[in-house]
Amino acid sequence: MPTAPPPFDEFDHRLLALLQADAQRTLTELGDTVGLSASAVQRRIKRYRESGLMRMVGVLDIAQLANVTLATVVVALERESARQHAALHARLRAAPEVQQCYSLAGDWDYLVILATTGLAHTREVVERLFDADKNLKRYETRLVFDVVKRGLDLPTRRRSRGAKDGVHGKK
Amino acid sequence: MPTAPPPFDEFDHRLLALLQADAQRTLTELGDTVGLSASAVQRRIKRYRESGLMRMVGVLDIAQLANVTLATVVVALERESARQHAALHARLRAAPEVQQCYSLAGDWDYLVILATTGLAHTREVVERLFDADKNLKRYETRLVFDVVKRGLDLPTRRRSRGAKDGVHGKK
DNA sequence: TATGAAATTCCCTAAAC
DNA sequence: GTTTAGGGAATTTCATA
Repeated sequence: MPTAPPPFDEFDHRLLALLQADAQRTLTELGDTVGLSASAVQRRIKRYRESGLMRMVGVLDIAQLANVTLATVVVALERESARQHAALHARLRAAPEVQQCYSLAGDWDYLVILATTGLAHTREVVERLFDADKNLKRYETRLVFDVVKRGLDLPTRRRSRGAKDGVHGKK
Repeated sequence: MPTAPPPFDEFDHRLLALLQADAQRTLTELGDTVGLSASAVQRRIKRYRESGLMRMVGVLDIAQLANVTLATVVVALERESARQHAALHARLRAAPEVQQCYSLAGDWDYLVILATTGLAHTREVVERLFDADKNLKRYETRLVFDVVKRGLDLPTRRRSRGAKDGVHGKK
């Protein structure tokens, strides 16, 4: 049984925000920014990593990578059996071209984002992953023209009511 | 004028793949894996970072973050003027809840992925970003039930023809 | 020009407080 | 949580192919 979920304090929120934006900074820099010693920062980050909460990855600038093609695919399954979903999940997770996959509420069951080395590659992958699947009712592919924003940042705070702009009148 | 685009060699491909998967490894580990000295690896990574090709970020495990809500929004603009697009881009980039945004080919102009602290927050953000925009023709919001796969990995190779499974008969 | 090995510096890490 | 001390990794230097 996993240990109880540790609540975040203000230091955690600020550190996690900083690290999501840039994991390159030194412990001293981070500590100076949030008002903590490097050791304290180190201990916290160690906890994040060992608990599996955070991992560090390299993110490439897609603008510097010619011949990279992004595409989105929305998918609807024929039958909603758990087995069919699990099989699809495994297939998508195993495919390196599948960058992201989300199950959705509503008329479409999944949104899939593909990252390939070109249009022909995209076509290959779509046919292999989706066209060949007999349990797929329908899918629609849309090519990505441009990337306006790209990241995986998540909010760590629980819920600040009235968090809209300009509501918090402090400082 | 920027310098000429540097082509990747086999070492670069393997290093970039490793770093996209896990940027935590030491230079020695990376070097042992790809068959290079720690110095050589360090120099390459330094180049990746200084050229802006790669940055390191922390990625949080969404499963450990209760009260995080993901949603997708597809958007169609009323008029296709460059000014309208630029304005929308700026607004989306500035919004912390907008995790990703792609411009699309086809009937929808944009796909937006939102990461908020709850349903109410999602609604707030959608209304602020999309409902208030008079140049928006139409948008559709879909909530994310589950995350099947999540990453930003990009392929670095140019194009290997016949890259389908089992075609390459070497080794 | 890019490499590997050695030398140096700096940062991360784990004490002790 | 901070300060301190130590080991280890990142970075630079240098000789080399």
